[in-house]
Amino acid sequence: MPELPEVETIKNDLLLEIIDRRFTKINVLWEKAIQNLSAGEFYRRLVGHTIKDITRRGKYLIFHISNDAFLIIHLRMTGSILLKRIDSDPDPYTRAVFDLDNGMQMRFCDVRKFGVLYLVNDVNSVIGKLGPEPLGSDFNVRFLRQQLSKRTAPVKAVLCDQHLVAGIGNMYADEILHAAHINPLRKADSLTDKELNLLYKMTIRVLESAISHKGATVRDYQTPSGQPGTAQNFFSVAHRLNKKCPTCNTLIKRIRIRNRGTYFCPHCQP
DNA sequence: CTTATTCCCTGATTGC
DNA sequence: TGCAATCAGGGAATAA
Repeated sequence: MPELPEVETIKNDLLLEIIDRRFTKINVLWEKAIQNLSAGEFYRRLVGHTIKDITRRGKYLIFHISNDAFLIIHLRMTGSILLKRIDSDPDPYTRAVFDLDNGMQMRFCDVRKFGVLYLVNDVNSVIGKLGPEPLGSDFNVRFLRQQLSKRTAPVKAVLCDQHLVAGIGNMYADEILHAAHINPLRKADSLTDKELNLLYKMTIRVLESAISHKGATVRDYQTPSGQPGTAQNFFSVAHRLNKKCPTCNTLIKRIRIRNRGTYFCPHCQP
């Protein structure tokens, strides 16, 4: 499940390969993936135009197109972006194919069809309500304290709220809370200043560490060039039910918060 | 405004 | 072994 570190890795991988490449042909196989226009209009407004830049905001990938449009992709649960030669074997679950003018294809694949595409002129129509980037200067302890102090929901649920801070999802929220020694069920407004400081620092440390490992491959995530990430090898709790906590050897437990599986160490996160 | 629940979707896993 | 039921979960929609 691509979260901020995975999308950042995908973006960095694509930047090396497809800047200034032009779309020569597009084939949309799952039309419902396009959120705001028809497949025909999507084709007409992209083919012949060039990718000038690729950026990331939260879990969204943003392609800056030469006609001042933005192709925005959210991979949701199982989406992936693959770069292959046009003549290479097709990939399973391909939902949209973008032919480029250098003989390569950018393929949007997604087993569960949750991933979405937008083509817009105003990026804020899609990402306008996102909270700050956790690795940007707008995200700091004061901001975190102010936001959490008005929320009574479990801190795990609030950390995953994209309106509060953008890009943290289920598995990195679990890792961040473990690193900060905070139980995921704690009410967000109950954290002490000491805990808020640690939560802030660990948010940055966990995300930067995961980016340095090119994201986590827990199911089928891979970079566009086909490399798996290795961040999962350094996880303390996420997807480690009944395995030992690396700091205290206690067995990792799994509970449900807001219908999402939540992993934590009962000893480190009392 | 908030929090809680349901839905979308399909491969993998569980249960009888 | 076989087939149905359940699970996984990001974010939108809906309910309260």
